[in-house]
Amino acid sequence: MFGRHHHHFHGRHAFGRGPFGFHGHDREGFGRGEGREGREGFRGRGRGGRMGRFFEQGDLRFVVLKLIAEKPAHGYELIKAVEEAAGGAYAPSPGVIYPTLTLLEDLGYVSVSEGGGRKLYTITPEGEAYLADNQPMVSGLFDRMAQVAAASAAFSPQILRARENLKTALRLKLTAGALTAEQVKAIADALDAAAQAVEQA
DNA sequence: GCTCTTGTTACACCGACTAA
DNA sequence: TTAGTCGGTGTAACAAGAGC
Repeated sequence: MFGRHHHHFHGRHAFGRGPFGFHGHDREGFGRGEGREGREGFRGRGRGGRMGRFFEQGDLRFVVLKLIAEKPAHGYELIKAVEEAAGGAYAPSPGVIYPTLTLLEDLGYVSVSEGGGRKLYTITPEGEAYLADNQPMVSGLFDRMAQVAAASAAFSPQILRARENLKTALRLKLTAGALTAEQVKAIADALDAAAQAVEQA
C-alpha cells in the first residue's frame, strides 16, 4: 500500500535541511481537468521544470496540519487551500500532499475517516499539541506564504499573457522539427533582445 | 456514457550528504 | 575536490467513484 514516498519520509527524518528557494510552478497538469489539456505534447513522465523548493524540508507538514486544524479536509481540498494561501503562486502536487498526509497520520497528528471514496483528515489532540509547540514556525510559514501571495499579485495579466505567448511560440517552434542554424540564431537573438528589453524596462 | 473529482503511483530532477 | 548515493519534491499517468 505505501509507496516510495512514504518510505522516503521514514528514511531520513531530518528537519530543516536543504536550501530554501522560491518556487512557483506553472501549474501545468496540476488539476485533473487541466491536466488532460495540459499534457498535450508531453511525452514521458516527470519532465516538469523544477525551480527550487517553496518549503523547507518538513515545512509543508506544518502548513497542512494547520489547515486541517482550521477545517477537516481531504487531500484535494488541501492542495487548493495551500494554493489559495500562497495566492496561486505555489500549489503542492499530489505526490507531495499525499505522502505528507500519510506521514501525519502515522505520527498520530491526524485521523482519517473514509466516506464516499474520499479520505477526510481531521486533526487529533496530538496534532494540536504539535502545532502549539511549533506555533512560531507555523506563523512564520503563513506569513511567508502571504508575502509570496502579495508578490505574485504584482504580476499583471498582461505580463502573464505575454509570457505564455512566448512559451507557446517557442514550444511550437522547437517541436515542429529540426531547426536550421539560421533559425536557431534568429530565435536566440530574439530571446536575448527580449531579455535586454525586460532588464531595461 | 461522458466528464469531473479524488486518490495513488511511477519516475525524473535537484540538492545535500558522504566516502574516497 | 569529486563522484556516488540518498532523500525530497515535482509532474504525469492512471484508476475508481460521483454526478450529469
